[in-house]
Amino acid sequence: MAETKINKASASAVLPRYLEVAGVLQREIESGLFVLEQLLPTEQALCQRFSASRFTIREALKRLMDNGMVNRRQGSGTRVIATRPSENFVQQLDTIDELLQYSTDTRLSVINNETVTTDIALASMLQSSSGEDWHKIESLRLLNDQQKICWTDIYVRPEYKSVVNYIGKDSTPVFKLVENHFGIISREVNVQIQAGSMSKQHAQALSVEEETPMLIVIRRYHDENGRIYEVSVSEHPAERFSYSINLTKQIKGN
Amino acid sequence: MAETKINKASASAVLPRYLEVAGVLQREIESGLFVLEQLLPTEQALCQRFSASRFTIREALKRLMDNGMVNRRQGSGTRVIATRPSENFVQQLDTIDELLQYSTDTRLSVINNETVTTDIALASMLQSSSGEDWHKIESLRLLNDQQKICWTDIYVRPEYKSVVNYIGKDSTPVFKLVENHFGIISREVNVQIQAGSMSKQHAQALSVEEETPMLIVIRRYHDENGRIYEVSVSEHPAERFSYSINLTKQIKGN
DNA sequence: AAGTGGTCTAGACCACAGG
DNA sequence: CTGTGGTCTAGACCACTTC
Repeated sequence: MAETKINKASASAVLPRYLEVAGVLQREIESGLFVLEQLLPTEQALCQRFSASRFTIREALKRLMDNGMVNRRQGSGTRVIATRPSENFVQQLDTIDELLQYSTDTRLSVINNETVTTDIALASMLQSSSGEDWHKIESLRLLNDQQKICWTDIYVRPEYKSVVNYIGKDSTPVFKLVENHFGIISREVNVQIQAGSMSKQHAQALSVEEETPMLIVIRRYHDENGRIYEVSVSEHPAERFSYSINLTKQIKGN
Repeated sequence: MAETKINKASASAVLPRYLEVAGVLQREIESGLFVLEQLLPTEQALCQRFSASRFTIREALKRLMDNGMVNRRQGSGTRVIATRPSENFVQQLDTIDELLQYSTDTRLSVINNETVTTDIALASMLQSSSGEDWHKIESLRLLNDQQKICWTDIYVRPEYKSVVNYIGKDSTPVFKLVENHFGIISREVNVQIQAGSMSKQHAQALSVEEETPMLIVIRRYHDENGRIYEVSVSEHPAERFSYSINLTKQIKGN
């Protein structure tokens, strides 16, 4: 207790003690002093080794957890599960618009909607069984109520078919409308992107040439139970749209 | 201090005290009792209000930080920055293969490589100035050394041109080779996806018809300073490839 | 039963922001 | 200068795992 803070003496940055401890432990794991699957010393032991309180040691171990090198279990101990800090790339979507990649001044305009029964092809697209009923909503996405962005087919489970009444009032995405009106909570969205060439009907609706290359974006929305409750299929003329993703290396560790 | 744990008395789940406190505060913010930009009571005050120690209060406030409702600054206080917990979607890439979306049994086969000077079009693609030198590596991606997956043009800054000697030895991605051999650390990758139709030369190399629709994936790799050190442009015949992204709702809050 | 990590208290000193 | 949050100590009881 004679030295609560040695910061004045320490070389460069005045690092908190728990970060120092975390750094030491991390380097020891990286250098192979502790191997995979091995238990780290107990908090108790580390307290003694570093002459630190449990609080400090636990803060340090929390860092090792955060960067994926150890896991901790009450009763059993702290186990090494990776010999290097994990450096994952992550895509952060801060707003819903980033998921849809359309600006807020675009809206959907419904062209047609009807309940359909899935055949094998559609069932595969919806990742469900054939013979099921889904409500299909055909629509155009418009920028400033005029410029045609893309053709979108939206499939929702028939119990949610009345969402169609809320589409186009504002720029709220359809999956959000389903969430809000039916109490669904979406847990996961799968986005699949492929290329193709446009059918005559859709090409006409978008005022482009038939067979023009297009980008197809399929979004599958899963609820809390993992069940798909909505699938949207958007077809974009190649020259009008590109999909972009920003991946940042996970900020982890100390 | 008469009641260290009231768990036996509490109704349902035996929630830790800090989660209870976090819940109360969160509901108070959501209900408008604390408004945006307002300072929350100090830790000191919350300790008294909840008859809890600073540790407990701080753990609670940490939860509110984690779900993006408050920020905290030494000296100034705890400020409300959102009236609802943020529910972001995130894409987690656990392995590099998920970034490239090719299985590990594919490899690059270099067709040609030369140093080129950027014109305006290429400069725009590389997001750099025209007149710069970049090293261009033309290649095919092969599955099991035979089946042609896609055509890939890779541009690296000329000082890294010798990476070409390491390509194809194993399935290590080129950007990783640059990282390893030149000490680069990539901080960010931007992925841009668009559709197009294939040039005669590339169509021949991939044994598909000219003008066939294709998916173009452009990946821009940024180093620690944000500088782009590599750009790859992959062209996939439409029927052979689709790009898929899995977004999961961020697990936040209590 | 013994030992682990999870929660919690009541203190303390410090760096920083603000008037 | 005062008060904020950031770091840290030395205790304590508990839930859980393991033997």
